[in-house]
Amino acid sequence: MQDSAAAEPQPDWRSTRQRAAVLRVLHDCPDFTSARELHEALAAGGSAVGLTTVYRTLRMLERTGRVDVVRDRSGERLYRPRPTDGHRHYLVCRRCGLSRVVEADAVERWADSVAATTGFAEVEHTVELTGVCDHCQPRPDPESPHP
Amino acid sequence: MQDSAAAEPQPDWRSTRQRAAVLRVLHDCPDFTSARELHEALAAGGSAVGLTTVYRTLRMLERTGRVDVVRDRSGERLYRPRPTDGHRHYLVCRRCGLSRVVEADAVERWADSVAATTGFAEVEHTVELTGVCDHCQPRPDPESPHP
DNA sequence: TTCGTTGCAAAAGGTTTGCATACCA
DNA sequence: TGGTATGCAAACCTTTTGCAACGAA
Repeated sequence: MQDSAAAEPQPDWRSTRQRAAVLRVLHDCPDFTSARELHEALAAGGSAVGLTTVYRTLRMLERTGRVDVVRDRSGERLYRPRPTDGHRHYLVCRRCGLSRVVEADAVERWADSVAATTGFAEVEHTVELTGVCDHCQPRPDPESPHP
Repeated sequence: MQDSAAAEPQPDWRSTRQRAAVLRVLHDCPDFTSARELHEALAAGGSAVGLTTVYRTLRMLERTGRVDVVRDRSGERLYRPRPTDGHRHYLVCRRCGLSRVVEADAVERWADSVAATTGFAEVEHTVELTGVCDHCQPRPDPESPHP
């Protein structure tokens, strides 16, 4: 999770078919999704958008604080619409990608105290939790992992 | 910081000039260093090692828990010899790369409690702090940032 | 009409792999 | 000698950029 700038009003933000489509698909994905997956979902849904535009839109959403971003283990960026203002921390299933917001006040306080005691300025933090959700945990009866 | 597996004995680990050179240069770098930088340092030091071998050696060190790894903002992997067993968390200067280990018991406890209350198994955490160290902070007299 | 937006192709940049050669044990 | 390790070149992948055409306001 990047502890990044808050949303600021766009001086000039044109509404286009492509941006609307990216936002729609993004909000249809409950969990963290990559640019490539969004691009494929757009194509599959009939509202094709160039991959470049997907990236540019996501970057703009990131800058304005309207999506949260994590990196998966391979380094790929994954996006999820931000539920409210202020940054969140997530616990993400390594198998199926299911994500849930976790309470992280303790981490915020810890980060603040580190910032206050080290002489470093503009301290930002990244906290990511991964695990295996109970749907994906191995069972006596080995069903396929849920999609 | 990856909360990854501990070191395990290598069944078969040949000692070569290249691996020794990578280890030596890695331990000469006090702070997080990229594969490319290590490769350049090796070449500059006269003990040239292929970039592929640098990557392979670092990956092996990562697997066996002998280096800590962070990702910089561009996603590049940076390596640093692990000071002791168990994983560490670092505060890294965004300007000069200076890193220092920070105490993170509070984060460990928080991660444990999240793991215990969510139904997720094998919970791992990544915590990275970045900031601007006091050497690199803007001053009345604008000297060049120290190298 | 204007100027931001789009999208293709290509570049960039880090990391991995195929494969023939070199070398440790 | 046998099986790893090396290293070059090329592949891979995600992300960014150049640039001409497009379209919202």
